[in-house]
Amino acid sequence: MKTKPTSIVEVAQKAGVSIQTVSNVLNFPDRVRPKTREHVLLVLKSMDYTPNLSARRLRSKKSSSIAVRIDSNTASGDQPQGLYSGFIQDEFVYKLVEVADYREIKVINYTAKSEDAELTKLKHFIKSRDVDGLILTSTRENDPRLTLLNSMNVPFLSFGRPWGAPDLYSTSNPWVDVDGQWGTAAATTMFLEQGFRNIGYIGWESKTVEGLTPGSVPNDRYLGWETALGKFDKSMKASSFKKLSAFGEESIECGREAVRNILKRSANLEAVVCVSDTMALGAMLELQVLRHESVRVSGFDNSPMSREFGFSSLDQNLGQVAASALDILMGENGNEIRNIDFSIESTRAHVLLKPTLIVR
Amino acid sequence: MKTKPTSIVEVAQKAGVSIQTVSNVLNFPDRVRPKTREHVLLVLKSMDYTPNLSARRLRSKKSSSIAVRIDSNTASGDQPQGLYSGFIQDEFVYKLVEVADYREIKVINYTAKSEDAELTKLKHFIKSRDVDGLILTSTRENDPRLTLLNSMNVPFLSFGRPWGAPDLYSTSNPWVDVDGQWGTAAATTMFLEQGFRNIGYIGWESKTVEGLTPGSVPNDRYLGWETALGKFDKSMKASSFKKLSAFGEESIECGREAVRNILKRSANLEAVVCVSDTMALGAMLELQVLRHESVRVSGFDNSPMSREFGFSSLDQNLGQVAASALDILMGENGNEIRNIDFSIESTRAHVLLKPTLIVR
DNA sequence: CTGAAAGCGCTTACAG
DNA sequence: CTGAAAGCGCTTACAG
Repeated sequence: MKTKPTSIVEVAQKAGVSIQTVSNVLNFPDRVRPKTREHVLLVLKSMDYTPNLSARRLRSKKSSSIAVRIDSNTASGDQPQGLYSGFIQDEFVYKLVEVADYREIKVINYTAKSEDAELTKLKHFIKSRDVDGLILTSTRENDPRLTLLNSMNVPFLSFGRPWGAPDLYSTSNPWVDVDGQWGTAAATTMFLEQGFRNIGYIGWESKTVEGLTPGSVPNDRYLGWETALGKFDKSMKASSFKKLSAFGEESIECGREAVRNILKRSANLEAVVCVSDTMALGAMLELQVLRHESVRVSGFDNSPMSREFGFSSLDQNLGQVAASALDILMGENGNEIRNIDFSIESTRAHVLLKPTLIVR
Repeated sequence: MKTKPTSIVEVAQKAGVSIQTVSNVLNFPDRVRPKTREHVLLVLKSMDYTPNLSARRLRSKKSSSIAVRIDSNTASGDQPQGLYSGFIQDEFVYKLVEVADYREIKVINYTAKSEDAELTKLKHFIKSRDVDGLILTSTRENDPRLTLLNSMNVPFLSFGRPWGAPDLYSTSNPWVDVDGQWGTAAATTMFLEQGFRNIGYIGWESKTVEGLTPGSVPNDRYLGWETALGKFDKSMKASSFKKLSAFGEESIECGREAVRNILKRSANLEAVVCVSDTMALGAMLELQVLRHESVRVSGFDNSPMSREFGFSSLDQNLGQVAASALDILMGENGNEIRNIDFSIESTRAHVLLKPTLIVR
C-alpha cells in the first residue's frame, strides 16, 4: 500500500537539527545560517520532502487558495447564446491558474445555478477556511456577492467593473477590467487609417427605451466607435450614427440580420466594427454570402473563430488581467492574500487594462 | 477585522456535550442518541458552524479533493486548431465540479506546458497530500502519468481510453469514455433511414502510410461510418469507402477542402458524417457557398456551433461521464476516494458510454 | 451512547 | 542563529 510520506520530523532527525530549523529553511531561509541552510536543503532534497499542506494551512491559518466560479458553455434551453459565451471566462481561469501557480496559490472551482446557491457556496468557502480570497466575474450594481464579501471582510476581486454602480471606483469593490471603449475606438481608428469612411457598428441590444443603458458593456463598446468616428468627422450627426449602427442579441443570426439592416440604410458601407466575434462572424458570413466581399469586419475577444475566419479582433490580454488580479489580491511582491489597505493603495485596486488590436 | 470563526469546542460547550459528540453528530450521526443529536444539530445551526477543513484534512488524512488539468483554448502559434479544441474539456470540468460538489469533493485546477511539468505537478499534489485522486484526460499508450500514478498507488481515472495500449481494459488503468464508433454509426444510420444512400465521411488525418492508425479516436469514429454503411449495403467495396471519405486537420478550412474532394469523386453526395463539429461547420459553409444545400451534415460534440448552424451532432453526455468518473473513484455510494479493488470490480473500472444523437 | 486523551504535521511565539 | 514547547481544530482510537 501507500508508503507513509516523509515528515519534517524525519528530515530534522536526518539533518541533525530541530524541526523548527527545517521549517525556517523552508519559510524564512534568511533566519538560518548559510551553512546550516545548505545542509538542510541537501537533506530535504535527498529525502524528496514535500510539506503536508493541510498541516501548514491549519497552523498558519492560510489556505493559500482562491476560488473561482466556472460556468457551462452549453446554453440551457434552445436559445443560442453566441458561439463563445464561455471562451473568455475559461481562458481567464486558465491564465489565473497559471499565474496563481507561480505564486504558490491553488485555484478551486465552484459552480452555481442561482444567485442564492452562489452566496451559500461563498459563505461555505470562507467559513470552512478553504480559501483566502475570491475572484468574481460579471459583477453588477448592488451585487449581493460584493455585499457579502465586504461584510465578511474577505479579500476578493472582480474581473469586470460592477456596471451600474454609482461609483465604479468605490474602494470597497476592487476590480480589474479591460477597456472596451478604447478597444472599439482602436478598431474604428484602424479602419479610418486604412482610408475607409463609412464604418458601421454592430452591437448588443439594450433594454432601455432610449437605447443603450448608460454604464454597461454594450454602451461602453458602442461609445468607442461613436467617439472615434465623431472625433474624425466633427460634422457627424446623431442620425448618421443611427444609420450606421444596428443591434441584436449575441448570435450569428443576429449578426447577419444587423449587417443586413445597416446595408439597407447605408449601401456604401465599407467596414463594420462589432461588439463581439460572434456578431462579427455573422456579419462575415452574410457579407460573404451576399458577395459584398470588400466590407471589412472587426470583432472582439480574439477567439479562435476570428483567427479561422481572418477578421481583426481585440485581444483582452487575459494573462495580464489574471496577473493584475493577483497583484491586487496579494500585492505585487506579496506572498499571501490579504485585505487591501485602501488608505494606502486605493488606486492600485482598480485596474483598467487596454486590449490589443489584432489586425487581420 | 475578521471575527474568529466558531470552533467545535464552542459548539460543544454551548450544547453541553463533548467535542467528540459534536464530531460524531457531524460525521457518524448514527452513533449518537437521537435526542442528543437533535439538540446538537440545533446548536450547530444556531451558531452557523462550519468545520475547519484544514483541521479535518490533517486529522483524517483525506483531502477530499481531486485535481484536473485545464488547457488553453487559444492555439499557440498561428495554426488553427479547430474552433472548439477546448469545448469538451471545459464542459467536462464544469460537470465534474458539479457532481463533485454533490459528493463534497473539491476540484483543484492545474496547468502544464510540458509532460515533465505535468509529472512534477502530479507528484507535488500527491506528496503534499493536497488531493486524494486525479482525473486525467487524453491518455495514451505508455503514458508516463499512468506509470507514475500507478507506482505511487494513487487513485486516478482517465477520461478517454489510453489509445494505443495493447490492453485497453487493463485493470491498472481505469477509464470512462464515450463510444465514438457507436456515435458515427448512429449518425450514418439516421441518414440511411432518412432515405439517403450516398453518405460521405470527413475525418481526421492519421500519420500512418496505410491510413488511419488502428486503435485511435480518428479510426474509431471512421469505423462507425464504414461499419454502418457496410452493414446496410453488403456489396460496398473498399474503393467505394475511399471515394466517399476525405481526411484533414481539425479546422474549418480542412472541412471545406474535404467536402470539395468528396464532391469531385462523388457528385451525387447526399449527406456527410463528420468527425467533429468544426469539420462539419467547414462542410456546411462550403456546401452553402456552393449552393449544394440539399446535402445533410452531421458533426460531433453538440457544441453551441452545431446548434447555431442547425446540423445534427453527437452529445457526449458529459454529465454522465463526470458522474461515472466519480462512481469509479469513490464507488457508487462511497464518500471517499479510494483505490479500486480490481479483484472485485474490475468491470466497473472501465465504462464506455454512448453519446446521444441530436437530430437537427 | 458518551467522553477524556492522543495526535495528525506543521508554524508560531518565545526563550536562550 | 537555534531549539523546546505550545497549539492550530479537528478525528481517531479507546476506555467507560
